[in-house]
Amino acid sequence: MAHWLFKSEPSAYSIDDLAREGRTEWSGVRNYQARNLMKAMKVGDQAFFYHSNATPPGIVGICRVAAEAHPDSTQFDSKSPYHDAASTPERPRWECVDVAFVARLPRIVTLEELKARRELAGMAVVQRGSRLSVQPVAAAEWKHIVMLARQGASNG
DNA sequence: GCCAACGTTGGC
DNA sequence: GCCAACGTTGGC
Repeated sequence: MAHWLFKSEPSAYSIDDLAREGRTEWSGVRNYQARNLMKAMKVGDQAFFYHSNATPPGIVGICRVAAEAHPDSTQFDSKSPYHDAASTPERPRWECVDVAFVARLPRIVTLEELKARRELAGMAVVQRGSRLSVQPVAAAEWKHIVMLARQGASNG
């Protein structure tokens, strides 16, 4: 089972929003690399929920893929900020998965902590300048972060 | 609010 | 196909 990370600005859509709604279409992604990663997701895959542009930025929860990639409904909506005039229902350009809430982490694991961990140095989210909003997470990275969240803040 | 890094667009 | 200009992301 693969693991992933979804970024969201909490002012736009937070872990609390997902907890309340239970499930949502991860619409609005307009980056080909992120789209391709979503197309590779399988139902049941688990993902971290990351708050970007937050104070502090970091991983706050876990969600799971509830539906495989399907055309992103917002691309056809002329009133949506994510409308794409070049996309048609016959030839949709953008796809997205549905995600469901699983849990909040016991505590936020901040970007600062992620950066401080040698074991996590390969993660896209800690790369300077990485703007990819959907990212793969290696199994070892997943375990490490879950452990960090459980054991509390650490300087090691 | 600033600005570096990045992806996309479009002129040529 | 190149690359400058532009818009966006996201940490700080």
